[in-house]
Amino acid sequence: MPEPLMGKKNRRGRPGLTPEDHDRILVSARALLAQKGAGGLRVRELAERSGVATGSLYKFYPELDALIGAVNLETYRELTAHLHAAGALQTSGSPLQTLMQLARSYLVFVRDNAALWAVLLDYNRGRTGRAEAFVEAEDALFALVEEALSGLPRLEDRDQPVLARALWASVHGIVVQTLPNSLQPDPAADTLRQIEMIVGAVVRDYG
Amino acid sequence: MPEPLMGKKNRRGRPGLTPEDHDRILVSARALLAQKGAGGLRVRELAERSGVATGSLYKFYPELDALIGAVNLETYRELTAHLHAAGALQTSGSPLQTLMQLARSYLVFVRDNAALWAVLLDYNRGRTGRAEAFVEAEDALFALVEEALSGLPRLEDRDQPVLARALWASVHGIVVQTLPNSLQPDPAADTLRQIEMIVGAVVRDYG
DNA sequence: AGGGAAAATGAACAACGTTCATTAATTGGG
DNA sequence: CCCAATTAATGAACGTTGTTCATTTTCCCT
Repeated sequence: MPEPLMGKKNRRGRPGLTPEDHDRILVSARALLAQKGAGGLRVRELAERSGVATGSLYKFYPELDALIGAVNLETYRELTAHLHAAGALQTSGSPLQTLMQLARSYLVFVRDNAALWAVLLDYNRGRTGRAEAFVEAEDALFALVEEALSGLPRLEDRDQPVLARALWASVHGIVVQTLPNSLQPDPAADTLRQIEMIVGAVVRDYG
Repeated sequence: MPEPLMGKKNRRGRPGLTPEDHDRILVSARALLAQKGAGGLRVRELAERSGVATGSLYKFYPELDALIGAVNLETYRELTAHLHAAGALQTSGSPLQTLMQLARSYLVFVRDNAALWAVLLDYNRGRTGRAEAFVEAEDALFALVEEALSGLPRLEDRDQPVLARALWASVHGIVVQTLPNSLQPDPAADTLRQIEMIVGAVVRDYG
């Protein structure tokens, strides 16, 4: 029985690295970044842990920064998925409940992924371009906030995107205080209270 | 006329680097950081621009990171001075006016010192300790915001520090969107409007 | 089998922050 | 005055880094 020709392309030459190799590289990179931070990622250590040669890393990414960018994109996608799940559970609630649920989820995510989130924040600055996939994930996140705001009666439609951006930026500003060695570290751990104050004020102002 | 003995200590050995050398190093470092970012500071280039040998830099700072930290402290001090001047002009105004003036000054400062501010934000993370001078400047900044909030009638005293922290973190979160390649870049440049919405909501909620 | 093609490999490279033997500049004593 | 002692600036040397590329390995096709 002759095997079918279609679907399997017979390539010549040495077989390339497998998708499993690629996965192992990403997983190892993620682990190293979470453990040692962005400055602690060493090409040789990463290659050894991934079971490939150092030069092989450059088959998947043209430079180390691009690899970190890939890990960051993964991190950001996890956040959006995390928040989307939280938002889906709460669509029946009031705007305040929904917004607080989103903010709480963000806070939890940053607490659980503090090191990776710090890497993402620091890395993003200084890069020239941003991946289109990143922008997509960003838009999905803002859509969530805007939907939560859409229940506010005294909020005009044209103000909705601006307020969504402002409110999420505020939540972000409060949450990142909890990261180690942030600009204004939050000593009293009253982060949730702070979020409530801001979100509450906005909801009462427009509700 | 014999010159007075006091005040001049006769040291032995080769004369050390002058305070002017130290100043030139800081000024050059600041210029390089503002131009090329934190990752673009090269020890050899800095030494040449400062007119000293590369090894001499380590007389003032045990490592390059400490030098960047010194520049950042200077940057932060300039911000606090900038905000203090803005706050002093406005003590007679309403809480909303004062808070908006502070936020506006912060926005202007970040616009005018975008690169140095990005360096400061990125650098602060990942460091283990923070200088006591930094904490002082931080406290001075929060005192300004707290004072502005003290005019709100429905704000209880025990809530004042928390709200001050929350509100400034919010303003910060909105303002840093304007930095190049920030996490959620602000495309519409309606930053001031965003600040007004949040600060306004808070003031109306507690006023 | 064996030649040709394709890709993984890891030693070599340039550039980096940091160190340290060397050199230069100053003061006090003979 | 000069010389020994002393102090610190100097910049070549070092170890480590990310990146490259000649070499080696592994596969396909005849």
